[in-house]
Order: sequence, then C-alpha cells, then structure tokens
Amino acid sequence: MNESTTRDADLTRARILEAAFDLFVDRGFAAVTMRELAEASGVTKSLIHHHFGNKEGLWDAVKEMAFARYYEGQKADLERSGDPDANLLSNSVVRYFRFLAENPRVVRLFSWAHLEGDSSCSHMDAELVELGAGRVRQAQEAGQLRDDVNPTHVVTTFVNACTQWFATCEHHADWPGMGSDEEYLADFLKIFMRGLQPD
Amino acid sequence: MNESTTRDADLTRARILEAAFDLFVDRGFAAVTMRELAEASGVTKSLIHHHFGNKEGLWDAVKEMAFARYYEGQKADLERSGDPDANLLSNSVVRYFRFLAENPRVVRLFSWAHLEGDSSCSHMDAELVELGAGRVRQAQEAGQLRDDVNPTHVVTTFVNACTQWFATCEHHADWPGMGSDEEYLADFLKIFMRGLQPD
DNA sequence: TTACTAACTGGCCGGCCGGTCAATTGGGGC
DNA sequence: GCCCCAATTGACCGGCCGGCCAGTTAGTAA
Repeated sequence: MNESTTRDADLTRARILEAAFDLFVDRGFAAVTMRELAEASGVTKSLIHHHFGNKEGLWDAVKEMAFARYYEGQKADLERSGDPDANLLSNSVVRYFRFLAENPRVVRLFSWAHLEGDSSCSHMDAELVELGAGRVRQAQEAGQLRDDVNPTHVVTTFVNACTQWFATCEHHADWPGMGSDEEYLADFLKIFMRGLQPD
Repeated sequence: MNESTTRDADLTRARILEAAFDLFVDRGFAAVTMRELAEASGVTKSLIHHHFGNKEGLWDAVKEMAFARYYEGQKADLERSGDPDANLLSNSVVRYFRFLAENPRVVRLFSWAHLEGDSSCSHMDAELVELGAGRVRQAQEAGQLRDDVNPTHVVTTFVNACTQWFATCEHHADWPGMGSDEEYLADFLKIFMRGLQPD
C-alpha cells in the first residue's frame, strides 16, 4: 500500500524539510517561494504553515536539522579517535575534508545562513573548534606539534582551507593547474603538517 | 551650489551603484527590492530602469564594478613586487590578507554572487591565480620553496585561508582562544612558510 | 458509535513585487 | 532663442507574494 495517502505528521514534516533543504540550498531563503516549497514537498502551502508557522520557521527548522546532523557527526569524529598519536591531526583534516566532499550541500546551506546573519549555530561551531583546539594543545604538550602557534588558529586554518575549497569548487574545478580534490588535500597536508613540525 | 539638483547621468549612475552595492552586500540580490534601491539612491525606480534596464542589470553592474576594482588592485600588487626574493610569497599573503581586512564588504559581495551561481568573474579569478602560481613556480625553481607541491594549490591554500577567515569573522571574533586578525595572520604565516621550506 | 483533535485542503486577501509608459524637465549644440 | 534628446518623474499595471481562515477528513480514545 502507498503510505503517502495515510496521515503521518512526522513523515510529512520530514518530507517538507527535505524538499525545503534542497530548494534553500540551491537558491537561498529569499529567492524561494512558499508555493515552490509546497509543490516540491507534495503538500499544500497551508500545510507548511500548519507545521512550521511561516516561511522563516521552516527555514530555521531546515538549518537546525542540517546543523544538528553536522554537529553530531563532527563531535563523534572528534571524540572517537582517542589516542593522541602523531597522525591524529592529519587524520582529522582528512576526515573533515572527506566529510565536506560528501556533503557539499551542507557547505552551501551554511554559507547562505551565514550571509543572512544567522548566528544561532555559532556556539556549536565554537564548541567544535574548542574541542579540536584542545586536541592540538595536547599534541603540542606531548611535543608532537610546534607549540609557538595558537591551537585555535591551527584548527581554524585547516577548517578554512577545507571549507573554502568546497565553497568555491564549482569555480576552480577546471582552472589550469588545479588538481582534483584529493590532490589539493595531499598538497595542503604536506604544507600544513610540515609547517606544524616541532623545532 | 548643490550639484545633486543638476542632471548628470554619470553621477547618477555612480550614486545608484554605490547605494545598490551597500544593499546587495548586506542582504543579497533576491531580498532587495527596486523600491529600496530607489530610495537609498535618492532617485525614482523608473530612473534605475532607465540606466540599468532591470534589477538584474543593476546587480550585474554592481558585481562588475566591484570585481574590476578588486582585479586591478590585485593584478597591480602581483606585478609590482618584481624581484623574486625569499619573502615574496610571505609579502603576497600579507598584502592579500590586508586587502581583505580593508574590504570585507567585497568578500561578502563575491560570496553572494558565487552562491547565486555567477561565474562571470571566474576567468579573471583564474588569471590572478595563474599569475600567483607562476610566481610560486619561479621561487620553486630558484630553490626558495619546496618543489613537491602544485604551485596552484599553494596559492589556493593561502587564498582560501584568508578568504574564509573574513567570510566568517563576525562569527568567530569572540570565540574563546581566537586571536585578532593580525594574530591569526601571524600564526598562519608561521605554519604556511615553514611548510613550504625546501628540504 | 461517537466525539474530539489534529492533519490537511482550497480559496481568498491585502499588499508589494518588477516593470512600463506617457509626460515633463533641463542642458548642450546650432 | 530654439530645438532636440537624454534625464527624470509619477502614476499605473498584472501578477505573485506570504499568510489566513473556514471547512473537510481521518485517526483515536472513551
């Protein structure tokens, strides 16, 4: 039987969220209309208002869902790799880079949200960076990384280098001299890791 | 005498462009209305249509103006510093970083344009990166930089690290452990330049 | 079976959207 | 001084915007 005919508020909300995610990621909040959202979700405009209040409520819900997934994944990643060996930082960079490679739409969503001034996720971002910075500090104290640089800046540097790569990848994909995702990652790691070697 | 009452097409166009730049930078293309643009410019809506055709024409003109300024400045910077000494790359990073620090609104404009799929400036960006990559290659051949990394990736790495810093600076400005612009730049340079030292 | 509640629909609303057009104004060339 | 054309205006347009609301339908608990 087709379950789409039966009433299921959670399923409906999920379907609306999914369709809204796609539309908002592609065109941003302002350029998407409630009518498009309704059609893409397969429900009526009124039903979206019923479940999410208004357009901004839906936008907030989409951002919250996307960031919650991102946050959980990253936190698990950071807490998993327990033993602080010399490759921990390198592995973290690779994991972060690959996560973005597999979730490019999340990068776009956060870019829109940030440009529009959204700061609701800032504290979660701060927490992740703090977690990472703590790991870097441990490695510094263990003599595995140079200790004359701010650990927070170390994390920020690689997060920036990875994020911006995927934020602009459609542009530079076919520029002369530009390598693939993995080639860029390899070169960045060469520079980054040697740059962090202790004296 | 108040010159604003006299007719001057160039001045009018410049005024419209300036006001539109501010509005588009703050809220993006879709969220700004022609009425707001007209009021901010001190002219009528019809006059904007007269000079720029339609809303998209104005948006294109704003992007073109902003990117032309950016492109000229960067190209001059790249061609000025002629003698390839060991500090050339370091100086280039500093100059690029400081340019962004002084023109944060340009970063925002390009972010909007990129998210909306604009690729009209891509070839100019490519040219700048190629110019920079050529410099890196020269330094590699002179034995001043390690030569086992792609020069284009070297340029991209520092451009990404700088751009993303200013794209997200409102967020992380007050995060615990995060330093000032100059402190981040100093730490990034430490890592980046040591990471590029020849074997 | 019934009564209640939440899910869901379709039509409607006032208002603002981008854009057009006819009319007016003013400055520069003759 | 006159004329012409570009600059500029304000009224106006059809259409779409987000949101609302009265009504209908389907699960669910008593």
